[in-house]
Amino acid sequence: MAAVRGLRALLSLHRSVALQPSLGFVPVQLTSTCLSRGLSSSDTKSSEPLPPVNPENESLLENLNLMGVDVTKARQRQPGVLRKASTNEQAVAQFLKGKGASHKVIASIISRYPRAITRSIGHLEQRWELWRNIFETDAEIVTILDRSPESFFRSSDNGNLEKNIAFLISLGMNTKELHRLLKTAPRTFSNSVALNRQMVELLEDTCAELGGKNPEKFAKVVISRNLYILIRSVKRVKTNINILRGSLKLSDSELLALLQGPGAEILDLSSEYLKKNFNSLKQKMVALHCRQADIKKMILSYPMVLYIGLDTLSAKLDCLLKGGITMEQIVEKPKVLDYSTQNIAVRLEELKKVGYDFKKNGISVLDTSRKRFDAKLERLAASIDQ
DNA sequence: CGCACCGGGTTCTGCCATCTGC
DNA sequence: GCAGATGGCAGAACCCGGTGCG
Repeated sequence: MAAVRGLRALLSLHRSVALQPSLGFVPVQLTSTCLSRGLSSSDTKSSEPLPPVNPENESLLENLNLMGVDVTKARQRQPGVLRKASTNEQAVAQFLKGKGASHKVIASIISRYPRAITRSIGHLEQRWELWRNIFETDAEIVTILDRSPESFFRSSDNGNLEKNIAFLISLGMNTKELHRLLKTAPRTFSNSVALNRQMVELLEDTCAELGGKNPEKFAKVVISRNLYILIRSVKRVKTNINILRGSLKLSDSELLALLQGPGAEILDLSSEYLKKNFNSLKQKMVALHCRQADIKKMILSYPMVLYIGLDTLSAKLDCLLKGGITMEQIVEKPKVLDYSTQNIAVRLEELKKVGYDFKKNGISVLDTSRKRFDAKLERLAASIDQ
């Protein structure tokens, strides 16, 4: 606390020395004021052209510099904030410091989202409390703010935040699920409730259209499986659902099962990307003599395959095929594609050394964690030694 | 014990466009 | 005409282990 006061005194002192030397005036307030602007306009020689309508607040700039804020970045992001006559940078910094944020983190937050310094302490305290209803500790919130300052600071509407939380709870989310959502996709909570509701309605309507019995539960399940859904546009999710339906020629019940199952994970993909990846997968599989049914089967059981870009997918498939695995086996166990090409290559090599027979034993061994794989390999090696 | 199934963790923010309200 | 609020976009996998069953 003493350090805070010291810093504050230093900032005030610096400001008064640097900017108002002749006045001998020491600002008492923590907020920056527009004294320099008022002075400079009266000091300006009348022959010079008039300054732009709103010049930057020099004393604010000094303050930010002293705080370690990247002013160039801040200017680039939100130039208007730097022109404001009155801001709360010191109080906001102090507030964040009180929550455990380091000097460096605070500077980084303000550099990336300057509007943060326009928030009042009352507003921040209230917003923090609302987040704290979901998070266990202040430190956890600080981590999110450091990661994504915009998520916390972009909206000044605490009432909307409250309504969002109530809305999500009304969908049947418990604290743990709310926590996961806010931690993973904090922007969700800055959306207007209306926007979040639109997405939920899209999901519910989709479920109902497909003959689902419980649209509310469906929406909740899809969101739980893909926490990024609510920060995507309704247009994108709608388009993706249609792409999946159309390109795979799915029946209503198949589509329903896909969406509330593993398919939820790819709903937030850019639609163009989804289309492109579907086409390249199809092309690749056709070239490998797969049937339409194989393509459908693979995507239904492992939609994440559509996340993989063309180059990565080709490399991965080629690596597996070269290692003696057949396309039929991959279609049966597409989850091996979850692992990196590098990882797959190493495992194939190691299995080759112990003479592993994929025809006899299948390829599931590739789809395990490093720990489990190593244990398995040891057992295999031991059985050879005997 | 060994395996298959399944879901979770990580990080997915930072920028631009558009409207709204003063 | 300004700044604030909010919507929307691009980007492009990999890995781990709990649990239940035979």
